[in-house]
Amino acid sequence: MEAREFKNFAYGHFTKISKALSSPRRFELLDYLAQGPKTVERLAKETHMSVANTSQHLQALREARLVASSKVKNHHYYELADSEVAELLQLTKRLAERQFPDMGEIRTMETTADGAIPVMSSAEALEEVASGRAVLIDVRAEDEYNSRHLKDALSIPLVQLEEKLGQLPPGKKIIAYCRGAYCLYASDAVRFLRERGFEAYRLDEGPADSAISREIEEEKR
Amino acid sequence: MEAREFKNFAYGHFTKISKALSSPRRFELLDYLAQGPKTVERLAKETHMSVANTSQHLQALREARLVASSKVKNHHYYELADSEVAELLQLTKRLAERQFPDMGEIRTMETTADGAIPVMSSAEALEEVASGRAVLIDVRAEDEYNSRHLKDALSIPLVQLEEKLGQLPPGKKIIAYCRGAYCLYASDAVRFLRERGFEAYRLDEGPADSAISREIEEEKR
DNA sequence: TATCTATTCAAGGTATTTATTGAATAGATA
DNA sequence: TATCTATTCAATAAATACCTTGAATAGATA
Repeated sequence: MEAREFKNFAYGHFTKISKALSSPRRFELLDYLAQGPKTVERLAKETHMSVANTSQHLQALREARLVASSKVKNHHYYELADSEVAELLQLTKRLAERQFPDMGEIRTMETTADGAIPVMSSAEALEEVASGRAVLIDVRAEDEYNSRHLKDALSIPLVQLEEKLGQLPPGKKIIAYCRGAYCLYASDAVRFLRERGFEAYRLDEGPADSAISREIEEEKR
Repeated sequence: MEAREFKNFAYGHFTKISKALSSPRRFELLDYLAQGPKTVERLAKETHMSVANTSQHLQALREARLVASSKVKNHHYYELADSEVAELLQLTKRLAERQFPDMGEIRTMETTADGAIPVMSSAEALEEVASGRAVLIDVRAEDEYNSRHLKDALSIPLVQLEEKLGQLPPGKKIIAYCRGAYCLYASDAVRFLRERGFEAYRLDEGPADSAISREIEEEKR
């Protein structure tokens, strides 16, 4: 194998990975898949894409070996092919936040905008929950909670928030989280809770995110 | 800001990073830049690209904030914008090696091919060097050695190997390294040395690579 | 000032990527 | 078997990325 040929082979393979990650739609799909396995249909609904388009992107991701699929009845379940894929997503996000100033701001932007959503850092949340002054709620869908969630978090999917208000201890702070800083469910939950008198905050991360959330300790089941 | 708009903003920024990484040429450029700052001209020569094309790719990398440039006289020096960029490169490579079987093989392929190049793992090299049974030589260009190299390594650029043969202790094993597993200088060096009776090996990594090489300890100056 | 060198810019044709649409497949249910 | 549903395939048009070429800039040297 000649030198040039060797390099093309090597760099061609490396860039299969980044090429697959280079479409916003596909990045979003992976972000959802970091929450746990999902069907094509479900992904299409969550990302507001057509099923055909979703499927096509998933093919691309599978060819780059970023996702794997399995078949149960006539549903195809897709999931991340390797835990390092989640790391890659995280590292890319962190780099973008560091290098693009307006990107970094967005994490706290909701705080300053009109109809402010107070954001709590993971470090602070850890203390508040440990001392019993706050409870943590996971407002993602139930299966996402089941596939992985933060320790001591209650599962209260956003759509069920109203009916499950009784489960929330009055007087304590409520810290809501969803997929991460770029998912809006937790903000919706905080807004809803504040309108009803709760001292609610949104967490700045999700369970698939960085090192700090490891300290809040995840449970996998 | 609407939900859709917010997502487009966020994912659009994330994918600027991966889009920049998604061209084999640009990935190669970054790989060279991980060895230290370089001018456009030098990069063009090393990658065998036209200067205009190199410059254009560097623009793309700069827009994605993966590289930064500074001006000295009428030379523009480019370098990685953040240490996390090097991590991103590494993680991508590691993932490709794990997920593509033929990719993983290539690291040791030279061992099995005709005119075999024996490869030594970093772990083994660490022992051999520590016990004094082997010496480590860095066959990259001198400025790359100066910008960062493995501990106790001698700088012997490939082009000077013949004239510096006298610096090599006879009887000891010689372990050569260059940019990493996908750079061919070290292999050329090993072939050359074996023809002259040395027991030579190539290291499976380079100074910008993974955790194991940290144990061989890097020096930065 | 004129000239040289390193770098960037601009224009082009070709190739690749994208989302949409409608048809095809294949397993489950009746 | 016929029918339904979930998923993939195939074809298209629009948009984008790629490398080449030749010109333009701007700093250094004479």
